[in-house]
Formats: sequence, C-alpha cells, structure tokens
Amino acid sequence: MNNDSSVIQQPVRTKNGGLIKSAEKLVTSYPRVPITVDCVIFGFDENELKILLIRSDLEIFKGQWSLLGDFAADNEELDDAAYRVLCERTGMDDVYLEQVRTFSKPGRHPGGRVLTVAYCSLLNIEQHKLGKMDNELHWHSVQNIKEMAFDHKEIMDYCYNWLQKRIMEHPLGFNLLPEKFSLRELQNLYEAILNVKLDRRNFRKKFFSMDFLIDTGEYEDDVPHRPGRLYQFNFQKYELNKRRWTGIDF
Amino acid sequence: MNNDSSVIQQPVRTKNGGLIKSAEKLVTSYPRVPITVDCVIFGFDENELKILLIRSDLEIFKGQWSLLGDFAADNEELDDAAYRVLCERTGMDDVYLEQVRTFSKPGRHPGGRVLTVAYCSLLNIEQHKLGKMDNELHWHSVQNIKEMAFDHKEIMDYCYNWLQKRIMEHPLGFNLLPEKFSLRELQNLYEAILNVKLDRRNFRKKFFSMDFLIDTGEYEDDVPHRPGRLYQFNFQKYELNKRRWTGIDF
DNA sequence: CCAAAAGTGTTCCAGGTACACCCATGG
DNA sequence: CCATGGGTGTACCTGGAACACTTTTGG
Repeated sequence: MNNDSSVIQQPVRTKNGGLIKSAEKLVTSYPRVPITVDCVIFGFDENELKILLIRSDLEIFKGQWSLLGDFAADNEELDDAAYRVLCERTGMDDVYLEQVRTFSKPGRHPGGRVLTVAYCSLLNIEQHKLGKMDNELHWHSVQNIKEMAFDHKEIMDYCYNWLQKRIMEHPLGFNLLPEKFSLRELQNLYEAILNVKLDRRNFRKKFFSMDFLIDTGEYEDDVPHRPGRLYQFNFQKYELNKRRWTGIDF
Repeated sequence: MNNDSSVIQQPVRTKNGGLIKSAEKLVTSYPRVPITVDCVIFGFDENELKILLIRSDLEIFKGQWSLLGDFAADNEELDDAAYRVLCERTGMDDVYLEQVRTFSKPGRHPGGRVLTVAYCSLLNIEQHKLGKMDNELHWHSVQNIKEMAFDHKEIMDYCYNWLQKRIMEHPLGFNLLPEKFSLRELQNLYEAILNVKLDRRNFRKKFFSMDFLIDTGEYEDDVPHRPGRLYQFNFQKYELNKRRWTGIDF
C-alpha cells in the first residue's frame, strides 16, 4: 500500500522532494495476482445444516466437490463479485453475505498462484430455486463432506467455525429460516449449527427474553402433534437495539 | 476458484468430457490485480494504545500518515508478506500477527485498483528498536489520529474494533506488555484498548481466577508508592487449556 | 505523617442450568 | 386413549457488579 523502500524500480520514483508523483506508475510496478471469490453458502433443511456445492470442472479434481466461486472481474469490488456468484446460482437478491477471510497459500490452486476471498452466505433453501444447475449444483449436508477440490474443505471448515461463533453474537440464524417459524425449528437450527443439544425450556426463555420475536398468532399445520406457534424475527427492533445486544450464551 | 460458466474464453476450455484439462490456462485467463498487505501495528506506551505509522510518500497524500505495507511479491504468501513488512520495520521476529480483512473498494488507491489485506499486529514497544526510520516512522496515539492516506483510517478503525472484540476472547494483550508486568499495567492496557474504566478489585479477581498469571515474586521498582507485584503470563498453560477458555466478561 | 496506589472480602443481583408436569393435536 | 411434542415455572448456583478499609512505600 504505502510504498516501502523495497519499491526500487526507477520509473516509479519520479520523485519530487522525495515524494512519488505518479501513483499510476507505482501501481503498475506491482506484481499482479489472479483473485477469485468463493462462497460458502449455508442453508437449513430437514434439521440439517447444508452447503451448496458443484462438481469441480477441473480434470485434476475430477469428481470432487467445489465451492461456488468465480474470478473477480476488472475493477469489480469483491463483495459485488461474491454477490454476483450468489445471484447467478441461487436467483436470490436479498441474501446475507459477509466476507470471512482471504486464503493465499501458494500451492492452493493447481494452475498457479490464485488468491481467494471467502464469503459466507446464509439463505433459506425453500424460498429459492437454484439457478443454473450445471455441474450438479446441489445441497450437501455439512457433516458429511469429507473431501473437496482445491483447499475448499479448509475454507468451508473455517467458515463453519466462523458461523458457529458469529451466530452466538448476532441473530444471523433467521436468514436460514422461513419468514414464519416455530420455536422448535429455531432450536433445531441452533442445535444443528452448534452441534449440541439444548434444553427446550431454557432456549425458549432465552429467546423470549431477548424480545425480538413477533408472535404471529398463527400455528403450525400438518404436524402429528400439538401445533406450535409461529413467530417472525423483528429485524427492525433488532436493528434499533443492537447496540445493547451482547449475544447469546447457551 | 471453481470455474464457472462465465469463464468462456475458448483456449481455456480444452475440455475432455466437459472437464478442463489445463488449470494453468484457466488461471492465465483470469484478470490480475495488484495486492498489498497493510499492517496495523499496535503498541502500548504511557498508558495509551499506539499505532506505528509512516508518512505516505505519494505526493497526492503529502503529509498524511499511512500504515506500513508493501505489495505481495510473486508467489509470496500474504502472511509472509505481512511478516516481512513487520520485521523490516520493527526488527522483531516473534510478533503476534493475524489477518483481519481484505479491502477492495475500487477507488481506494489513486493509482488504480489495488486490493489490500489488512493484518493486525501487537508488539511490546520497549523491546523493539524501530528499523529503517524512513518517512518519520513512529508511534502515534490511536485516539488522536483523524486522517490518513488511502482508506487507511477505515482499515485502522476496523482493526481497532477487531482488537477490542478479540481481546475479550483471547489473552492477546500480553503481547503488548513487557515480560513482567504489574496488575495495574495490565488493567491500564485493558482500559486503554476498551476505552472504559474497570473496577480494580474485580479486575484482579477475574485475572487471578483465570489462573494464567505467574507470580514472579518480584516487585515494581522506582514507583513513588507501594510497589506492586510483577507477573508473567503463562503462555504454556494457556495453550493447554484454551479449549475451555471462553473469554473475559467485564 | 501524608500522598498514592497495592492489596483484600462481602453483599447483592442477574442470568444460566437443571428439572417435571399438564396440554393440545392427530391417529 | 395413546403418542408426540408444545407450553410453562421453580430452585439452585455461578459469576459479575458495587463497594471500603487497611497496608506499604517514597517523599
């Protein structure tokens, strides 16, 4: 960023009292690297945490699963690139998406050096038809994935771990649920993500005490037992009060 | 990463049953971007949180302060690049360093598109002589910095915020202190980073109950009042027990 | 003997954890 | 009427917050 004295190419140093005049020339002198974004897209279905994958179409990774990604186009902000990948593949345009980390190990891509910036996304599987179904695009249970192309397993693990922490501090989980959900579904979600069992009564108390759930007055349908109430997440109230929010503690 | 159908250049698609044979050709087809690393280097001195800066040597940012950074060399892992910057400037080689976030806004560098990966570093000011003193390299009080070159203020703010959260979950702060320190110094550090006042008795209780402090049996010297005991941080014990560590809660 | 900070203990309260019974629905 | 999960309340305990006095040192 700031040019350090290791920038020694002559043309760049058109100095004026020690200052570099041409930022363009300076930048031109930098080595350039291919950049991709990779999206770790989580969904929740059948009480399992899922992730959206395709088959790699590199021969060297034949048969292996790969995250959804693409290179960053010229002058494209990385957030936009990730969002673009997401939209192309899921048809969604109101998706939770956040940058998580950049992976730069030299050997991570068989075609040479490629940096990738990992993004984590959460979406509601039911509300979204998948887009282009090339390469067997579909949802996989996170727990069952053993091997992936590139360093994508490492990236997925990192993002999963990130999600586990993050969901304790922010109510992200609602992005994975339908607009209206029962407390049981909410609890199943937390249990699936955190991979723990939680006490039902304490769980209810905790979420009610946060006071971010709107009772819709509606009930579950088609369940072979007493139907539960359906709630909505009060995004608005959360936004107003999030300064005082310090997270969840199970 | 995984090649998406937006990769349409013909030469790349030397396919074999739909699979891409040459990863090299694929990568060659990607746009390339200059990458830099920028280090937000924190220190602690005179009960203030400090950050190490230089004057930008771009004329357009004349007089403004800049983070320490450099471009990533060919095939250099970013962690290594950040570490290199750190070593060159501080002469240290056992420094806490962690990747924080990648910044990619298109207009962030006046010389054209440059991605930067921000790293956060913590070091003990006293133990380290500064290296090359070019560009008025020196320590600034974090609270006093109003304006910086590039988007470095934003990066610094982000890293400072990151540090505030991080220090609640991991005992990073010890990297900023001398090997032996009094509890008063430790508390001053936390107060400076978190920008709060803490109750001295509760602070002591909390840290003692964590049981990661070694009582050296030594005392402060040259203080105009009752000298405090000096402690060391038990890095070893922390490493062993960190699984059970869930953080600090003030 | 005075100033300044070290060192120490107790009470209170909030919130987490553990736990058991009745209720509503479908079959 | 039975199985299944929904819905509720209480007792206990841990841990954070608030708070005041005595001790040690240098000047």
